[in-house]
This record gives sequence, structure tokens and C-alpha cells, in this order.
Amino acid sequence: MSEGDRIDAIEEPPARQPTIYDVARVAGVSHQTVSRLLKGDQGIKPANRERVLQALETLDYRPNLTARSLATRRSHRVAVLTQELGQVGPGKVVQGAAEEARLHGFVLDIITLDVGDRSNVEQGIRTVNQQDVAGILALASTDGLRAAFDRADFRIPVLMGGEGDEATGGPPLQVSTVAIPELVDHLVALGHRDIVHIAGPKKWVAARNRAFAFSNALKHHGLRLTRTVYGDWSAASGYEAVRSLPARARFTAVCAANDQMALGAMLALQERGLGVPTDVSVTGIDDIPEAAYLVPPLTTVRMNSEEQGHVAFRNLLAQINGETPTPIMVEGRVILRKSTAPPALR
Amino acid sequence: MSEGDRIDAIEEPPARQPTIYDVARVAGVSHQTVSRLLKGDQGIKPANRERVLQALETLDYRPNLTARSLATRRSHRVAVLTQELGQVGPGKVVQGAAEEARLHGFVLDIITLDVGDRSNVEQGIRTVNQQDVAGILALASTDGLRAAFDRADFRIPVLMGGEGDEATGGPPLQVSTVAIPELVDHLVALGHRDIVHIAGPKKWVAARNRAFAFSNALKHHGLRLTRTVYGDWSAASGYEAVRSLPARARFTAVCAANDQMALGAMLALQERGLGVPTDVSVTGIDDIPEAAYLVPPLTTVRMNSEEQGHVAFRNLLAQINGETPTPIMVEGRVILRKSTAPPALR
DNA sequence: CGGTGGATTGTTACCGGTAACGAAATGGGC
DNA sequence: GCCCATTTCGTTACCGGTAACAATCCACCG
Repeated sequence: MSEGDRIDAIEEPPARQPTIYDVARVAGVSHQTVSRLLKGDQGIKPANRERVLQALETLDYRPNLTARSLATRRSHRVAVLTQELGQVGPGKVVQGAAEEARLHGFVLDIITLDVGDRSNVEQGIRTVNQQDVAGILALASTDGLRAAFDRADFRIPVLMGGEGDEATGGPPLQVSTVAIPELVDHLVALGHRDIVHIAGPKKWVAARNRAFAFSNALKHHGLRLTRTVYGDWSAASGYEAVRSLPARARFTAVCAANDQMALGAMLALQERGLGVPTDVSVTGIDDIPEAAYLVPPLTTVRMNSEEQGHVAFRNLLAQINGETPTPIMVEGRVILRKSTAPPALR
Repeated sequence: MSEGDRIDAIEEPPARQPTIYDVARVAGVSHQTVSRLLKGDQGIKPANRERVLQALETLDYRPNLTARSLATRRSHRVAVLTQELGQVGPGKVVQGAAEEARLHGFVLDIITLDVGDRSNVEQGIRTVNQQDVAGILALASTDGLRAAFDRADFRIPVLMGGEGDEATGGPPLQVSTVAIPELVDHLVALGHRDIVHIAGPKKWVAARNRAFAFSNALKHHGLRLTRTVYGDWSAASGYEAVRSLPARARFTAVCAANDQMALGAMLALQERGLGVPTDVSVTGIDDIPEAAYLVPPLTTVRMNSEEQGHVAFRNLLAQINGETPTPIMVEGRVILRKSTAPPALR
């Protein structure tokens, strides 16, 4: 045995991952047979299949994805363009997309950009162009980004945002704003008639969709938004939005297009001496984890951002594979908390 | 010319990215010369260099990173293990790391895991093991994860968390808790003597560090924490933490280990009839974007998470390249807002 | 029992780079 | 002008897979 050991020691190849050639040698077949089995081909004799499987097992073989990519000339990398990851929504969407990507053997190349800054956007696009990516997931769907993409003229599949443009009748919806009517029903049922909407930036598709959904839902009750103010999704902008309202403005509810703005709005309202919900009801959208613990806990719409990420990636993958993506609705759900109540009598 | 045109048209290769061979042909040199120039070698005659540069330009050459990876046998992929991305802190850290990664031609493979769930962690590690990654960035630094990593016995560089373990005298700090003493000074100067700490989970290195920093800072004033309660970083747990305090408990300040828990704590305090900051002062850590717009705006410590991500990746890269990483401090900064005030007289 | 055709399997080339080494060109000293 | 040490450049092999095609096997038929 000591002899054998010595030979083993000498023959011991440099520690390195086993390849299909190693597997083939051990199994006594050609590397191609191994490759075929790995690919899931059927035409392999049971005896051989068994031996290859065995060899795969004993060598603890793991495919070299780099080599595979090179040979197939297919990249398994997808660029994700997103706004600040520090935000809850985008963060969750990316998380969902990342999970889905890994499931399909892809990696995400995350590129965050400041959507407002045109040169920053161009820079991001240039970066993407230099990588070899199989597709692009643009999670921050704004007009500016769309325009930049049009200019860039990518040859690879691009999936813009998670939402179709309801307001302008764009491509089919992937993310539904279906819960917003429900939220409006709730407010109207409570007795609210004068509702202010704090919308996201006009250039954001999601902002337009949400604003559209609100005014549409109100229309069903024969009402309309008393006023729409525009923010930039941040708590700061929600705060400023309320402060920008004239002191004489009459309204009993404020519906913000996301929770952060709702949060800022609540602070501004309270600074103005208006109690939430006693004087004014406030609602958000997204249901960030903190929403339940704000003062008061916020009525909002849970958006299931993670699922959005999954869906978005799957759709992109379908495009990459030359299939036509099937638009899938991701439903929202109204979460009632204490920031909404019947308006004060007056 | 028309003859030439026709030939051109016929010879037109299938649309595909130019390779170094194409560049070499156009420049009239061997592909190796191109490769050398690309690598930054010096020994190339100016005339040739010029022609290659020219060819590179006209063909709009872009290196195929896959082929390069295969040839060099070096992966340019780094796995990032992180807690929920939906949280602000982790999200920003990942964002910073992603930026730094791209700068060095790397991509991040983001794997989110539930640190508390052991099987989930093992699963994540198995996933990593199947990929060929150059290194691992474990941003969620817990004892459980460390143990799992020890068991996994990776052959590749691993960078655990962004913080060294101050409390147990671990490896050198990369992220400083240096601002916490300042925060404590502030509270003590206001007159607070009875301070409750809502800590993160004991198994988190960051939680230990922060708790340690608080008690240490108090020691300098001859004081100690009146009480420490443990949460799980979530707003919900901050809320429960305060509710778990006995009704007769005497304290004038609550310092949470992050902003979310501070937020939950504020709600619970107010439900208990205690005003913030009139009866009890509250502080957080992280300075999430919402902190300034809570009711009341939260005094906290800004942690510069994005920079943390940059530093973490750079250090990992150093390890990958066989260098010894230099621990770099990322400093925090106290942000004073309205949630802290002198304690009520009694 | 030879022929035939589909099922299996093996051989060779290729993906687009880098590494190693040898060949050619250059330049300086005598 | 010749020789030799350096530069500079080109050739060939290789990374670990997949693709295309050729070769072999085998069962079944006439």
C-alpha cells in the first residue's frame, strides 16, 4: 500500500476542480457523453449513464460556468439598473430578481443610478454596454431612462420597470395598481370627499400609474382629486408637499404614492396642528416594514415587491430566450391601520 | 469601388463582437501583440502600438470577459451573503459594494438569507459552493453564519461583515462605532442617568459592538446601562422591547441599536402615555432616510453604509489578490434631532 | 447471415482570450 | 561588418465546456 500511496502522491494532480474530462476518464467514456448527460439528453445507455452518474458523484463535479458561457456564446449576466438600493421597495425588487436569477443560473450586475441626472444615466448605460450582458432589467422606469435607452439602441432584450404605463395606455401591466380603488373605496366609505394626492415625479411611470388609479377610482364615486402635489418619493418631499398646501386648503385625507411621502406628510400635518387621523387621514403605498410602527400606524397598500422582482426577471428571461413574455399581475393588498378614520364633523 | 463593395458585402462576417484576432488582422499584427497591448505591456513598438490602437478604435473592440476568465482561471464574481435587502442599511452596503465591484471588473452574486434559519444558511452556502466565485462577502455577520462558514471550509477568501468584534476582542475594526460615545455624551450632558438600551440580537457582531460601545461610553461617566433589552433589528421588536419593560421601570432615555427599533420603541412609549422627548428621549443608529421625518424626528448616528460597502469590497479584493487588507475605519456621525431633550424634572 | 437504419458514442474543431516559448528584428560594442 | 544580448513579435498550446459530424453498435429484416 505504501507503494501505491507514493504513486498516488506523485500522480496527485494539482488541486483543481474536476472537469468533464476527469469525469469521463473515471467513467470510462468520452467527455461528450458526460456533456450530453449533463445537458439532460436521453440517448444514453443505462449502464453508461450509471457509471457517469457515479463518477460525477465521487469526483463531486461542478460545471465551469465560464467555459460553458464561452462555448455557448451566451452570457448569463443580467444588468439591473435601479434607483438607490437604500430604499425598501427597490431593495426588495432586486432581492426577488436576484433569487430568480440564481435559480436560472444567472447573476445580476447591479448598477445604481440617479435617474434624475442625465449624465449619470448615460454613464450607467455606457457601463452596461461594455459588459457582456444577456439582458437589461431597468427597474427605475422613467421617461428619461426610456429616452436614453432608445438612444442607446441595445441589441439585447430590455425590460423596463415592472409596470406598464396605464395612464398613457402603454404595454400590458405587469404590476397591478388594482388595490388602489379599494383604498379609495375605504376612504369614501369613511366619509372623505376632499382628497389630496401626493404623487411621485411625473416622469416616473409608476407615479403616473398610481395617480391615474387614484383619480380613476374617485371618478367611480363621482368625485375627483381635490388637488395633486408632486414629490420625489422621499419623506422630505412628502413633508414639503403638505407645507406647500395653502393654509386655507380644505381636505380631509392625504393619499401619498408611497409610504415615505406619507410619513413626511404626517409630520408636516402635525406641525400644522392637524391630527392624524382625527383631522386628516393619511395613506401610503408599499407597506414598508416600518409602516405599522409609525405614529400613527399607516394605512397603506402592500405591494409584494419581492414577487415583482421574480416576475420581472422571469419575463426578461423569456425575452432572452426568444419567447414572448406573459404579463403577470402582481396584486397589491390594502392594509388598514390607524392613520385613516372618518373625517371630523364640521 | 463597386467591385470592392461587393466583396465586402460577401465577406461581411455574421454580426458579432470583434475579437482580438479581428483587431490583429486589421492592424496587421499577431493577436498576441493585441493581447499584450490590452494587458498594458510596454514592449511594443510605437508604430505597431499606434496601428493596434487605431484598429481597436475603428472596430470598437470590447474584451470578452468570459474568455478572459476561462483563460486566466480567475473568476470575477463575488458572492454577497446578506440579510434582507429590503432594509436600508444592508441595501446601501450592497450598493456601495456593487459600485466598487464594477470598478474592478467584478460582479456581485447576491444571495439573501435568513440568518436565523440554520437550514437556510446551509442552503445559501451550498449555493455559493456551486458557483465559481473568487470570494465571499458575508455582510450579515452573526455567530451562526461564522460557524457555518467554519464548517464549510471555503478555499476562497471570505470577508465577514463590516465590523470586527470589539466586544470579544476580535479582528481589527473596519467599521467604527466611534460615534456612540459622542451620543452618550450628549445624553448625559442633557441630564440623563437612567438609560435603557435596545440591542440587536446577541448573535450579531454588530449588535454586540454597539451594546459594548454604549456600556463602555457610560462607564466613562461612571454610569451603566439601567437595562438592556434585546430585539431583532425590526421596528416590531423595538415596540415589543418597550412593552416588555415593567411598568415601574425608571428610565429617561432609550437608545436603540438601530433606527427601526427606535421607531417601534417610540410608538410603544407613546402608547404607554410617555411623551418623546418630554418624558423619555429616544435615539437610533443608522440614520435611515425616514429618521428626520418621524414624529418626533429621530436623533441618531449616521453610519455611511455605502462607504462601508466600498471598503468591504476593497478589502475582499485585496485578499483575493493575496494582499493583506488594511482595516479602514468608516466613521459615524451623531445627528441631533428632536427625539432627545433634557429629562423631565421630578 | 449480410444489409440496413436508428441509437449511441467518439473525434475533432471551436468559443476568445492568456501563457510559454521560440523566432525575428534591433542595436551596440568591437 | 560581425556577433551577441535585448527587444519585439509570432506560434502553438491550453482553459473547460459545446457543436457538428463521423464512427460504431445493435436489433431486426429479408
